[in-house]
Amino acid sequence: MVGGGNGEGEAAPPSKAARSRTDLQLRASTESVFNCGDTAGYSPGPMTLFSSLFGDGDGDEYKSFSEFLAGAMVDPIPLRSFPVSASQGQFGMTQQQMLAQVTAHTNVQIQAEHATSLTQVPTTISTTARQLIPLPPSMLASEVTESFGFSHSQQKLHFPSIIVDKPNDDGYNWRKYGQKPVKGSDFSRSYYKCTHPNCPVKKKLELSLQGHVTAIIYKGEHNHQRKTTKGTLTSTDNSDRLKEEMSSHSMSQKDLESSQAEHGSGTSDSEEVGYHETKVDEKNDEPDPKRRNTEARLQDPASLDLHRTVAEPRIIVQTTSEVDLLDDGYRWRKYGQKVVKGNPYPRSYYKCTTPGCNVRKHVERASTDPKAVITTYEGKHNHDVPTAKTNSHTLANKTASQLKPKNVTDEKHGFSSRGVGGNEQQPVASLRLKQEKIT
DNA sequence: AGCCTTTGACCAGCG
DNA sequence: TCGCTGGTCAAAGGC
Repeated sequence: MVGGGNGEGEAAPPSKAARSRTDLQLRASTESVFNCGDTAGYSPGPMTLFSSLFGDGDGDEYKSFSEFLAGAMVDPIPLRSFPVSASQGQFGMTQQQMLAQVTAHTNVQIQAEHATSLTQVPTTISTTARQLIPLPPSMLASEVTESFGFSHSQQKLHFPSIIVDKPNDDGYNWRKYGQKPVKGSDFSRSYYKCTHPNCPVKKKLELSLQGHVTAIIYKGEHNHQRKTTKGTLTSTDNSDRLKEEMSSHSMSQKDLESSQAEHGSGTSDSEEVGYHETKVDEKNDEPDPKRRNTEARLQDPASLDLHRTVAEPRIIVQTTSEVDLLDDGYRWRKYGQKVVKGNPYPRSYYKCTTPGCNVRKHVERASTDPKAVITTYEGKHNHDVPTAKTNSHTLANKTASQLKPKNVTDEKHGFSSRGVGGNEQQPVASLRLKQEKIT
């Protein structure tokens, strides 16, 4: 049992039995990815990349990584993005920021499309994309597939994507109050409440056993503003602008309404606040009929206040020495370590020691090569590099040297991923756009 | 000390 | 009534 935490929504590691299934599932997923018929221009996902670098398909590598994502990452959500081809654009607002705003403005529905106008991202600055696929409430995974004209296996590849750096850090504090396995799937669902007094908002987080976030469901409306230390927007700030901006990249409301009508939209007969959700189930094209019924029952177009999104893991892979990684200019406090089956080397977890900064770093050594280190940065430093330790010159050199091998790797696989270290933990495009939306 | 996660138990809705 | 399922509670323990 892993207790404690920062209240930002931690996910429990999967059970052993579950992890076994994860191995199979992940392998199948990887294979399907490569076997996808329409893969022109396709870039392998992080899992694929990871396996190609550190494993021969043996389940232990996957298992290790599943744990890495699902449990040990403490806050797994921020790591979940999916590298899509570099020609796909990204939005600069985090998924959670949008979610929060969408939550506050319940009838806003967003369908992010390929944003070719936003693709001017320096390739040296790694970028990742994340899926944000809010769709009509009754639109099931199979329907999504039909409507968008691609097979299920292609959804990850061609769905509109959007950057999310830390979806679970949406500016609110959450307390986990439950977790249950999702019947009929290998997913687990965690239940969170907003810790703000008298705030009724809840959210559900569905995780696959790989640690993928398959759905984030918000329910209710915050009756308070975001915490200011992390949040850059309040739940009601810039909402119109958001809608306006998103509309240019999104399915129109008319289209959505049309889709709703086409797929049916029930009226809530429950006192429970209605919600609007979209999900692309990675495994089941046909949701549980009972569940479908339940969800339909809760849909109330007049009070849509819940959103469901899909995301995929973001993984930063690089090969360097752990010493270099630890000495990236920031001060880190080690807060955890875990030994994973199949890997003789423990993985370590670090937090930035600067007060108010929630950046975390996770370092794992490859079982095959102790000098090969997988480092995952989570979040963005809200402060400068501590000057007492590292000057900008050395940091720049370090950053550049760390980026280089990773970019080579990324280019090899046809995509660019995020930079690591320093303040480059968020894509430049993301930061710029976010700033535009904030100001 | 306070807040958090974990997790088994419990409850309600539904067929 | 029974079984299944989703959602929630609350004790225990960690940080």
